This record gives sequence, C-alpha cells and structure tokens, in this order.
Amino acid sequence: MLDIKFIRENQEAIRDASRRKKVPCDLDRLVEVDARRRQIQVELDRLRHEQKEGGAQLALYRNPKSPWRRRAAEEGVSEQEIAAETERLQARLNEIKAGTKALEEEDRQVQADFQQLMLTVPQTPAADVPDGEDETDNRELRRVGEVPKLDFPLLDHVELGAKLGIVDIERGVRLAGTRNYMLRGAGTLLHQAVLRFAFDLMIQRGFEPVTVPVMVKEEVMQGTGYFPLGRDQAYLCERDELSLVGTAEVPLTALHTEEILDETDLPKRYVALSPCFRREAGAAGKDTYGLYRIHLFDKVEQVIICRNDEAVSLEHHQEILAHAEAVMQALELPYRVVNVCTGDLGQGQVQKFDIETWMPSRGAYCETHSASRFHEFQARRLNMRYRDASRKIHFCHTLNNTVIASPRVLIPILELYQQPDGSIVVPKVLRPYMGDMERIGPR
RNA sequence: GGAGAGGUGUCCGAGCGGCUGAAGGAGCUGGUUUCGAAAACCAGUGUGCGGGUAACCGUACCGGGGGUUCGAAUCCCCCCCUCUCCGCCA
Repeated sequence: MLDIKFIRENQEAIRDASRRKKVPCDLDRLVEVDARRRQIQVELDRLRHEQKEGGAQLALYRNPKSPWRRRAAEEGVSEQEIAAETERLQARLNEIKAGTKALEEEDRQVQADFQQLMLTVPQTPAADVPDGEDETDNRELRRVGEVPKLDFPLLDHVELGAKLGIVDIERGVRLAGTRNYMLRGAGTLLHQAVLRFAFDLMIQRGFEPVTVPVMVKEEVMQGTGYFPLGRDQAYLCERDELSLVGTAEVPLTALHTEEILDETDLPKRYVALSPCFRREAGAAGKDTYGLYRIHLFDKVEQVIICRNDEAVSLEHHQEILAHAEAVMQALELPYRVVNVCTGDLGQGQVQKFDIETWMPSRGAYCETHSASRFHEFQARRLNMRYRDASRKIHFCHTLNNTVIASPRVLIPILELYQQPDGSIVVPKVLRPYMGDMERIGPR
C-alpha cells in the first residue's frame, strides 16, 4: 500500500508502474472515491461537532440544577421559553441524527471501496529496474563460479534420484498428485543438511532464528501483499479462515504488525525455516518434470525490517543478497545474479534480484533465490511503524530473500556433484550435517 | 469440547449514560536541586483521519461488529481473543 497523498500527487508515476508491472489498477476510480471520501468526512465532522455541542446544551436545558438554568432564572427567562427552546433543539438534533446516519452509511461503502482500490495500487519500481515483459528480459549482473565440465554422459536429478533411491517422485505423485514427491534415505538427509547449513550460517550472521506459523489469517496475507491479487496461488483452509503460506516471508515480515517499534531496535533481522505451500495455479504444464516446481518445499528465509530510508534499504538489499551468495559459494554451485525487470516484479516490490543457479538438466541458470525490497509497501498494509529520536512516527521498510530452498537446490547439487559411477559427492560444507557422509552411492 | 473470569493508554489500574482522550500510579522526556548521581519536586508524555502556511482547530478510536439514545468506555445483541479449572491429546 502506498500513501494516498503520494498517490494523489504522483498519479503519472502510478499509472506508469501499473503499465510496466502489468498490475491492473483503476486509478481514476480511486482518485474519485478518495475525493468523495474526504468530502464525506468534512461533512460528518461538521455534523458530529454540532451534535456534540447541541447534546451538551440539551443536557443543560433539561437539568433543573444546571448553572445554565440558574442563570436563565436570574435573567428572567420563563419556563415556557426554555421548554420551547429545548424542543426546538431536540428537533434539530433529530435532524442531525438522520443526516449523520445517512452519511455514515454512504461512508461505510465509500471506505470499503477505497480500501479495495488501495490494495491494488502497485509500488513504483526503482530507477535502475530494467524495462521488460517477463523473466527473459531480466538483466544479468554477474556470474559467479565455473560450470564444471563433466566429460561423461550426465544424468538428470530425477534419474539420479531414482537410481540412488533418494528421490521417489512416482510414489509422491501416487499419494498426493502431480507436483509431489518423496525424498528418501540420503535424499532426506541431504535436504535437511542443506537447510540446516543455511540456517546456521544466518544465525552466525546475526539473524534471530524464529519458528513461525505457516497457517495465517487473511490480514497477514493481505498485509504482506500476497492477497488479494495472488489469492489463487494459496491453499486456503476455508473452514478455519486461514491460508497456508507460500513462504516464511509472510509470518516473519508480519511479526511486528500493528506495533510501533523504537528506532533504536532497528533493523530487525529474522530467519525462519518453514514449509512452503504453493498451488502453482496457472502454471499447468509448466516445469512439470522433476523437483523444480512443486507444491510443497522447505525454505530458509531471511527478512529485514528497517528504517524508512531508501539508502538504508538499499544497503540491506545488498546485505541479504550477499548472505544468499555466501551459501551458494559455500556449496560451490555456479550461479548468476539478475536484476529482475518490471514485467516480472510483484505488485509491492521496488526492486528484486534473483539468484539463478546452473542446472545441467535444464541447460540454464534457473531461479533459486529471490531478494526483494518493498520500501513501505508491506509495512503500511501491516501498520508496522517505528518512532524516531524526535518522536516522529514512520512506516518501516521491509526486505526479504531466500537463504536456501530445497529440494529445488538439490537439482544443481545432484546434477553437478554426480560422478561417472552414478554416485553423488556430498558438498564439503554439508558433510558435518550428514554424519560425515562423503558420498551418496546406490543402496 | 464442558464450566468460570476477563479484555481500557508504553505498563499497572480506576471509571453514577453527558463535564472522560479517559482518575491514580509506574515508566519515559525535559527542568529544578546536586561537585556528580540517587532521591525529591515541577512540567510534558497516545494514534489515525480531515482542515489550516503555521500555532492550532475539528473528528474518530477504551478487543471487533451491530443496536438503544439528542448523547455510550459506561446499557443491549453477536463475534473474537486471553486466562483458570475439567476432559482429550502430539
């Protein structure tokens, strides 16, 4: 959500963002509703003011012991005159009541429309976000690590996994349908090892580990910007009015909802390991092979909540990106960093850097991480603020990034660490998490 | 799931239907005092929205939503949440 004042004064920028991000937003309607909203408030305030004063006066008229009555008596105002005046005032107040009631009714509708429309306004992208339609227009910033030259016929992760008995897609699908899987034996250990390694690295880097709820209320989904636009991507537990989160970004970012923090407590650095649930609606037929696009995975996510300062935000953006890169470098996986283009940006994102890791079976660098900054967008929706040294209140800025998501990252690990004999060498940094296992061989 | 208690400002805690944005305390900030500190004393100390260049003014908010009333933190209805006891259970 953006500041309505900012929206009013920067309509062209919003229109531009809406077009370039391909986020539909009826700005004309919003501006119209906003004008009416303010009109109503001025009128309502006026009516309520008159009501308050009139009501107080009426109390004085009606109370025989009031100072006003005493004064009136001294000045020789007759009982009849007071009674007449009381009646006149009562009539006026009844009139006001009717007027207020009608206006309040309209106000309710207008406020609802206003809120609805406000939720659709896109954040304006940063100046250095490249223009573009979709992910093919993302701009590569750098490549890190060498793609190893393996001079034997490569197997993909599905074949490797099946041969080694560590990835069981067939049975996963049998139990839960398409885009489901089972990890088994060393596959499960590898999965856990990757997550735990990443988690520990973040703790070392000063992030507070948090265990989060993965079923959250409507407001939380809306507050983080996933609803209403992304509603069909989420699994809903309608009976309990809860949604399964697609990432721990949601509960972590919303952690201080409705709070006013102290500036001295910022930035907040949080890390959580959670399951992530994604319906992948609209992705039918896309990436159906293997462990790439699946309904359930585990992810270590990092979130920073910081001061409302563009420069500070930028700095943290680089910081969270660096943490993720450190993980990839420790795993010795070749990756590249891309500056995500406007068409591929989410509604609330100011800018997003993806890390794409080389996946031999796909013959491409593919997204494994996504680092976003939002400025106030999420904080406004969540009403998450802080007080600065001069007691002024501001909305926080928020940022988040993947630390590691598995099993997707198992794709490059399995495929790049495979040996001619079909076994997998365990990346060095993961061995302590796997009972010093150095190699995954056939059972 | 059954029974009871309760939800008020940063916290604790009052609150006959109008004079209560809300007593009183604590905390915090500033000042006085002190060589300095503590203590004591004095003053200030919620958020949103609207209007105004501004000082400021208006209005809303006492878990949420309706209702009664000229007027509701205070009365009525519905919902939510927390706590205690009992039952069940990873």
